[in-house]
Amino acid sequence: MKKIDILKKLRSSGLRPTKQRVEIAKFLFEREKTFHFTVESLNKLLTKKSTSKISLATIYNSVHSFKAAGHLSEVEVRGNRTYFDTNVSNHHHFYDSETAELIDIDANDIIIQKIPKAPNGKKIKNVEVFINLKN
Amino acid sequence: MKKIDILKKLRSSGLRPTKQRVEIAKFLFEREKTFHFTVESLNKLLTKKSTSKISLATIYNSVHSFKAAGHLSEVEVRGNRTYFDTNVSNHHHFYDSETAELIDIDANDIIIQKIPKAPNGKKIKNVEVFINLKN
DNA sequence: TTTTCACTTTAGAATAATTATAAACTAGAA
DNA sequence: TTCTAGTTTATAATTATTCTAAAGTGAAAA
Repeated sequence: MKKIDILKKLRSSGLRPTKQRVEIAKFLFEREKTFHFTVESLNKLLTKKSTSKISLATIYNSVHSFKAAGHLSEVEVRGNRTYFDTNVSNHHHFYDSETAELIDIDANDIIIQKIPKAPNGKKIKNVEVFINLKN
Repeated sequence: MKKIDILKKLRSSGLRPTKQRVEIAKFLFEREKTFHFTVESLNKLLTKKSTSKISLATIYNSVHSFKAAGHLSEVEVRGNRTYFDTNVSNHHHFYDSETAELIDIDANDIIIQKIPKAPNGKKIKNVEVFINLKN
């Protein structure tokens, strides 16, 4: 993605293309392959790469703005809490973000027909399915 | 599960059945249905239910001990970080807890044949599959 | 039964991730 | 150029969790 497109992308989603946002957006979107990151890792990478320091709060703000605009998706939040489950057997979950509630799904109620091979040198430990709910 | 079994459960996994552990274990395991909780919610419930106050640190310790003994399973951690993804299309993930790394899986590489109905009044927003990896 | 001590519990400090605050800054319309 | 709503920033606050070190306690041994 070229700089002009970055500007368009920002403007078209109502985000003023500030120096910081453009810099972050270029870093994120000027690449071929999917990129996974946490705010922390992004902050480190940007600090390393660029001369001008962008504050951590701005990185949080920008990432959330990009997400709100649909340019980033968030993987796994569960309200940022760690849930425990008295059911120790292999099973799956509904997750209701309205109520922050987990509901069990019996392993037999989900059948996965096709599954990719694990990356080189790795094995599959287990498969967890989350069905996210809405009202 | 009866009190005698609670004591057995603790002892057989090398956990001394202290007053606090027994109280927590009774609360967790003397029930028919699966129970989901966070440390915070468990703390609140225990505070409400019981007369003697158990410290939050003890609840953390106990829950982790129960987990280590296989009496509880933990749902979703991702190293307690929130990951973002530049891939906003619907897709799935490998998660490598060794390296805390997420790897994309194309939506077409996983086929789910059978899926349960959403609970009453709820709809399915999306389905996320996590394939957890080991070495 | 009493003694002993490794295992536990506890309050409170420390850490880590994230969000809030409020003052200074700035893109871009007028 | 001026003006202002939208942004950035340092820092404080918040939240979840872990650490620490002192006090407490099961239960094995005497």
